[in-house]
Amino acid sequence: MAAPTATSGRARKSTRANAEGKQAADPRSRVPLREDDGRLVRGRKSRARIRQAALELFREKGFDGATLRAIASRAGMGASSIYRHVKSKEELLIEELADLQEDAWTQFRKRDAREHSTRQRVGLFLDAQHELLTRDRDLCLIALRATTRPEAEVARRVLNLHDRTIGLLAEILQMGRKNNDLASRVNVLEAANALFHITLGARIAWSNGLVRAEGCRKSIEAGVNILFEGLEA
Amino acid sequence: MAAPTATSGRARKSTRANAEGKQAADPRSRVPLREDDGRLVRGRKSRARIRQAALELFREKGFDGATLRAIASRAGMGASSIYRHVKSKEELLIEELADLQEDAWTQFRKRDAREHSTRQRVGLFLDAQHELLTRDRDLCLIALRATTRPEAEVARRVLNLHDRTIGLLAEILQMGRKNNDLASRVNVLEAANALFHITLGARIAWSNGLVRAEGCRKSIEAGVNILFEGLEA
DNA sequence: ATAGCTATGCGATTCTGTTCGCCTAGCCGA
DNA sequence: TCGGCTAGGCGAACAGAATCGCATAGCTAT
Repeated sequence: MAAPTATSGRARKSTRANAEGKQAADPRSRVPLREDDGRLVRGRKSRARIRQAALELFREKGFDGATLRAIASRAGMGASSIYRHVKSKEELLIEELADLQEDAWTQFRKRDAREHSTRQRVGLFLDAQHELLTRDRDLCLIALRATTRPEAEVARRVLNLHDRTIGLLAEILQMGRKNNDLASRVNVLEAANALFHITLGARIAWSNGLVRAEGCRKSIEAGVNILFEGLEA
Repeated sequence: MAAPTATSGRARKSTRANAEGKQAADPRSRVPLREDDGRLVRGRKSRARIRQAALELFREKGFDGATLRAIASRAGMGASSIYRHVKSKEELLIEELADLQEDAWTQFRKRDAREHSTRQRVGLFLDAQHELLTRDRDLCLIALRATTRPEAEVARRVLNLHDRTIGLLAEILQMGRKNNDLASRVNVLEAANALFHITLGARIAWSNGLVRAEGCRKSIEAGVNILFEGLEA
């Protein structure tokens, strides 16, 4: 095994119940617990406080500078309790990423219009995403970092978000292809992949301080243009 | 400050020497120490042992599974001593990346030939790089992770290696442009950027186990083709 | 030989994410 | 009212990377 940090054995303890025990507790043994159960309500409130505290501290000290103990204490609880709600510190930040993705999509739809060319539409979407993502350096950084832990669930989570964005891009491209805006030979999914990774790469440079937000945007724009027009003479 | 892990104040202790002290110790106070100085020789040997031990253990247990103490003990020294030679655990792996980059470049030159088209040449280089990089999942993973620590020197190191690869790609493209193999409108640097990031993105998917090495190669190939041919009708 | 400098090495310590075992409160069915 | 279950919480403990302060060895110039 090359990744020992993976989730090792846990969550067992009474699996032999159906072997000879009282009821074959497999189906419906998981009574779902009413939505307004006091425990769940409390839990949701805690989660909100944690999220708030984490967000504040990340902004104040940066992700690596914000201690879990500090977050917990600001949220009014012990550090270990946070793990009842979250599997890792990274998840505290990654939760935001999904929201942001949604925002980007709605922003895009707001600006979109029928008469736009496919290239314009792609540009609009990427601009919207760019504006939102470049607000939070840590978010980009930690999302990337999460993908370097294949055993962790958070990695899959981020990659799913990537896939979602790629899917949306592919949708735009697909529509363009239907309108003969795009060459019919192109594989929209691969093209969307390429587009997305161009933006991802540009954002790595940005989040490392090599370029400013505007430079990042320009780089994305240039990449998109090249992709649409092609390199060949 | 948002990145407290950065190198904080150190390396002072006697700066006021030139204020009133003996000699103005600024120039040449740094006598470079002969290359065959016993200390340096010993250091180089230690470094070699560390590197060897680290490499072995990374392969045996994976990067996260290999303890610094284990590495140190296999190298025959205390854990803290490693930090005399390296600034972080990540650096132990990143050192390999530079070598690998060189290898990719020489591999490419071996396969290259004058009659190849620019697209073929790009493909050859990326194939060479792909073959080498997909041998070591951890290397790709940790290189990526390193770029999520902008304050650390290792981040800059990796980004420089990226830039170097991008530069090589740009060279190939530039040559292609001279031969009218490429449209004269293209900005070769931006194009090289896009190419590189397409490969980087594909490798993220691979190192997370979403695709096999061959799928990664195919994805890169597809991306390159799209980039050369363009999306537009 | 001696003073002084540098590179290397070491054990103890710090810091921090994460896990563990135990405890409490809320809910349900009998 | 009671037994049993679950969600949430806690402090102690663990693990592993990184730091600190001190010690030693190799070299040079005097």
